[in-house]
Order: sequence, then C-alpha cells, then structure tokens
Amino acid sequence: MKKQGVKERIIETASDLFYNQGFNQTGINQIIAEAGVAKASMYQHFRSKEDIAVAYLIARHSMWMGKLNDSVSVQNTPKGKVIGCFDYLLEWLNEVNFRGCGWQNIITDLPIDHDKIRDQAIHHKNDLRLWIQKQLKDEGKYESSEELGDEILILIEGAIILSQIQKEKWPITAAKKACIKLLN
Amino acid sequence: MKKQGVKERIIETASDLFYNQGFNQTGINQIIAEAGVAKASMYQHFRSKEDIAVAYLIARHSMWMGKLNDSVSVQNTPKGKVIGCFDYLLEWLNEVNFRGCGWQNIITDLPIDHDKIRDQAIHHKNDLRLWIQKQLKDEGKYESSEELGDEILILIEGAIILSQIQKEKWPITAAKKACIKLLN
DNA sequence: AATTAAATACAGACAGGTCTGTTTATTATT
DNA sequence: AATAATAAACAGACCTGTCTGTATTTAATT
Repeated sequence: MKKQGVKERIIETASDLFYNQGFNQTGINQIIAEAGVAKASMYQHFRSKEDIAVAYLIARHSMWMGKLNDSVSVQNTPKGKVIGCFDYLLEWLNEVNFRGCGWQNIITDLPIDHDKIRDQAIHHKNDLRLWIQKQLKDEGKYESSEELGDEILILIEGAIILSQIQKEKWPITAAKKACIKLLN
Repeated sequence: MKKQGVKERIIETASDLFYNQGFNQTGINQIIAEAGVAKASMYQHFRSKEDIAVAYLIARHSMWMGKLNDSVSVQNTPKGKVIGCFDYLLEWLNEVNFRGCGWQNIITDLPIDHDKIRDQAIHHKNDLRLWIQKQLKDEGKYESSEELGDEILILIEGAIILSQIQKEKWPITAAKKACIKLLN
C-alpha cells in the first residue's frame, strides 16, 4: 500500500475541515494534527494558510464540476441538464446537511489581502455560468441563452445559500420550479 | 449635547466592523478601541461576542426592513413593490461596494455553538419571505403567491451573494428580469 | 548521500474574557 | 446648594488559550 503523499494528505484534510467547519474556524495546528503531518513539512509544500485554501478550492472545483457533469449526464437534452442541476444540488446538499457552497462560505468572511482565494471563487462561478449558458445555447431554442443562463445561475446560488440558512430543502425545489418556468 | 450611551456605541461600532470586515476578522479589542469604551464596560452590557453580534443583527434587521419599505413605498402596487426590491438591492449594494448580506456573511463561517446568531438569520429570512408573499397575495392575481414568493426570495438571495463574489451589478439586474418574467 | 519528513521549541501577536482599583456621573439626602 | 452615596464607566493588568509562521535537530525515506 502506497502511503498518500504529504501534500495530498494536507489538501484532503484541510478541504474537509475548511468546508465543514469554516476557514476561520480551522487552524493549521488542527490540520497538521489530523493529517498526521509536521508543521515544517506543511510549510514546505504551502507558503501560507491562504495557499492551502487555494489548493482546496482548486481541488474542489475539479471535483464539483465533475460530479455535476456526472449527475446530469443521464439527461437527454441540454435543457434537461440545466434543470438537472437542481437535482444534483438537492442530493449533494442534503448529503452535507445543507452546509452550502465552499466558495460562498469562504468569501463572505475573508481576511484582508486574501485575493487568491477571491480569484478562485470568481473563477468557479464564471465556469459554472459559462457551463449553463453553453447548455442553453446548445439547446438551440432560446434567443437569449446568456441572459437566461445568468438567471439560472442566480437561482442556483440563491438556493444554495438559502437552504444553508434554513437547513431545509425547499429553496432548492422552489428554485427548480422557477428554473422550469423560465425555460418554458 | 447628550453623549451616546455606551451600549449604543458598542452596537454601532460593532455593526460597522462586523458588516464591513467580517465577524471573524473583528476582535473585541478593536471594537472597544473604536467605540472608546472600556472592556469591562463592554462585558457589563454584553455577555459575549456572540451577544454583541445578536444585537447587531437585531438592529440591522430593523434598519434593513425599514429601508426596504421606504424604498418601495413609491411603487403603486404590491407587485411593483416586489419588483422594486431589486432597485433597492442595486442602490444599497452598490453603495456598500457589493459587500453583500449581513446574515449571509455571518452564518457561513460561524464558530460552533453560536446558535443565537443562526436564529437571527433564520428570523430575518423568514420575515422577508413572508413580506414578499404578502405583497403577492395583496396583488390578488397569483394563484400561488407562496410558491412565487419563495422563488423571488431565492432570486434576491442569489443576486446578493453573486454580486458579492463578482463585485458587479449584473446579478441584481438579471435577478430583476427573472422576477419580472415570473410575475408576468 | 541526498532528500524529505518529523518532532520540538520558539516568537510574536492576538483571541475572548476576568479582575481590581480608580474615576466620573448620577442620584439621594441634608 | 452642598454633601454623601450609588451606579456606571474607565484603565490597566491579568488569565488561558490559540493563532500563523520560523528555526533547529533528528529521523525516515529514496
């Protein structure tokens, strides 16, 4: 059995902790303790706590977009895939007890000068925005797939944050209904 | 000239700091320094940092709902008032450089056992939800004002968080368009 | 042997909260 | 009005704990 590399262990542990308990509630001493890594080793691989968070967000983006694509792959049409986003949200957020979005959660209470983290959030949201707009364009029946895509993205973001606040699923199901209305 | 009370000064200073730089980025030493209050005095009025935050959120709720009502009061119909929410968002969020929503910002990275803060966020969002649903019901032309109200609320929440991430106004204008589509 | 990683200690700063004595402001009494 | 008592607020020190990051030595891995 090949032991997981130090860097990977740090990223994995930090990802879990940053996501579930919050960036500001997670100290590096906890990360190294739970990852079974020495602090100096950690600083060999990462220049700062912010850089660990960046690695977390990069890994998360890859994982998240991948899972989204997997989830909606069963849909036959681009439009179906867009609507399917909400099924994915429902399944994922229910599974994490409505903990919400890693990017939303980290950007709302961010130490000053942590612009690398901010850039990751913008990157992720732009990727998702383009993904939605592309699906709608591929569907070929919407005059304004960009405008519509923006509106769907806002529904997704709103559903995530509101389900987090309320710890309930109704925002997601309501957002799906609104999405269907806008697309029909 | 009556000097503002100690408690009020703490709440006002903490409100400004919590909102603009974040709950976790604001320490009590900064609060007392900027409020010109002794720490012991602060702890005479508030049991904990969490209690200060609760006072902040209570004051904010009152202020926020008041300003919303003022802003939409120029609209002639309940429906106009709901759509007017987005104009209020645009003005307010532009003014605070898209800093976003006090409740969203605090609940996303919250120390454990701070349930009083959580309760304030739920209370605020429920109030807003009921306010929107009431407007739509008063309009008298929607069969399902509750469902529609939920959808509008999600648009509002999504517009706020996304404009914060992007530091742009397009999420708000897009959300307004979606709102109009859903209401027409 | 070279590289990587671990263990440990440290530095400086900061966190939220407590305590004691002093000062100031307000209230009550004369 | 003056004085005394009370309440509120302040100043400074202190507490325990934690934060992020650095330095050194030793151990483990390649």
